[in-house]
Amino acid sequence: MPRIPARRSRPVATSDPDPVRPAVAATIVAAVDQLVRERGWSATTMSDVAAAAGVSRQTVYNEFGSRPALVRAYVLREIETLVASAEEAVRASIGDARGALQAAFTQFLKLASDEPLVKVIVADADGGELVTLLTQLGRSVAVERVGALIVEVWPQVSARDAELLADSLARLAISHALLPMAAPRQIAADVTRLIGPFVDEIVGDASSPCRR
Amino acid sequence: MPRIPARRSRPVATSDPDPVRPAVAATIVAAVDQLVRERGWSATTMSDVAAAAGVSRQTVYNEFGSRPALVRAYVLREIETLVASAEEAVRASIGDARGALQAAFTQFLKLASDEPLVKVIVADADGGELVTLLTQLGRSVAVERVGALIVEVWPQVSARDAELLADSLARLAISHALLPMAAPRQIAADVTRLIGPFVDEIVGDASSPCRR
DNA sequence: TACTGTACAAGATGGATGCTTATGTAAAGC
DNA sequence: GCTTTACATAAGCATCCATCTTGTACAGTA
Repeated sequence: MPRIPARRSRPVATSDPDPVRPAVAATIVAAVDQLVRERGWSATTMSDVAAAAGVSRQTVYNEFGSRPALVRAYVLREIETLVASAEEAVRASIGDARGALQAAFTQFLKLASDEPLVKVIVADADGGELVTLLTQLGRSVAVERVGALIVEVWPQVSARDAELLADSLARLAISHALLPMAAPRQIAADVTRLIGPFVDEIVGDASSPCRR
Repeated sequence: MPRIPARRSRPVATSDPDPVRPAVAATIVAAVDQLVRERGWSATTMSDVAAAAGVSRQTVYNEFGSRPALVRAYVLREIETLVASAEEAVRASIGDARGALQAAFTQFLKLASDEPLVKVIVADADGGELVTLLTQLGRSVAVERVGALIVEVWPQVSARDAELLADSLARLAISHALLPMAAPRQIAADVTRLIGPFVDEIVGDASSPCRR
């Protein structure tokens, strides 16, 4: 992961958002990520974040308002990253619902096992504080994003089923990320075996017939 | 719930376990339950437990060895109670796999919502300390007990599928107990809708054919 | 306008101290 | 087998004080 260098002076006009220089908020959240990896969240102060981001402490407050709001934004970003990777895996295997499910789950769990948030929670450093945030935000993001993805890729699926699937996958994914009992690939295969029949049913996939 | 009266003296022979007088360990764990309901676990001392159980503090140590071992035994008892009620619901509906699943899940969630452990965790009183214990013990107990129940009631199910089903149900049950988004009956119906097709497949239930 | 730097009040945090309570073990007695 | 008493160690808790952190305000600057 590239370190974002701090730019203290702005040389040109402010009208357009310069893509080379990331938005301030993104820079700050990236700094949070770096510090959480190093020392965990409870040991990082707003001053640390500002210094690591190369901005003034004031700017951090202007952008996020408060410390809890800042972690929230950070946790949200991490969840979005994980969900985005899962989304990518799904889009890469349209037409194969079970394959999409398994690929997305594998990808999610692989990234999650390297995720500082997950590490810091299972290491019990900031366990109590962050686990609630992660599970609740993770669930709501999953229901929105994954739910929308499902109805987009498989329009024949009802909104209710999409929500049920998204919610359940989120719960299983978080549970397995926090208490893994096997390698990501194995877990994904198991979950696919479990949810596969339901997925086949709602997407009407004829390639996986009833075996009995 | 009946208060267990303390019996300080034993009038008769010690050779047979008197069913009227519960075993000391059970009495002590019952006292823990009472105290956890009143004040939570962190505010409960070993002296409190001994006094509430009507035994000496020493006996508590002789029975359980340490404070962590005592909560562990208590959490285990609570989980066993929940699992036992779910088991009962399953046995009451043999021949109807989906019905058994839904009934067991409903029963489990209903009891869980009244469970002092669950309440104390979501109220964040002893949240961080007990949630790990509960999830890990709950999962292992579920895999053993529910797994065994499945292969007993539906012998045609393979051991691997039974374990997968038990593990996944445990994860979903714990997730929904700790972060409920609907009433127990609704959640159970949703989970049944999700897992039903898989259950139909592994038990070979002809009453729920492939709909497509 | 967007950010920096400084300043500041209020609250959180971190030792240091001493006191109190809890934990865990041992021994003697019924 | 259980109770009682006793005890060492450790953990908790109140108090104080210094320090750090949070959150806000405002003047300065490019």
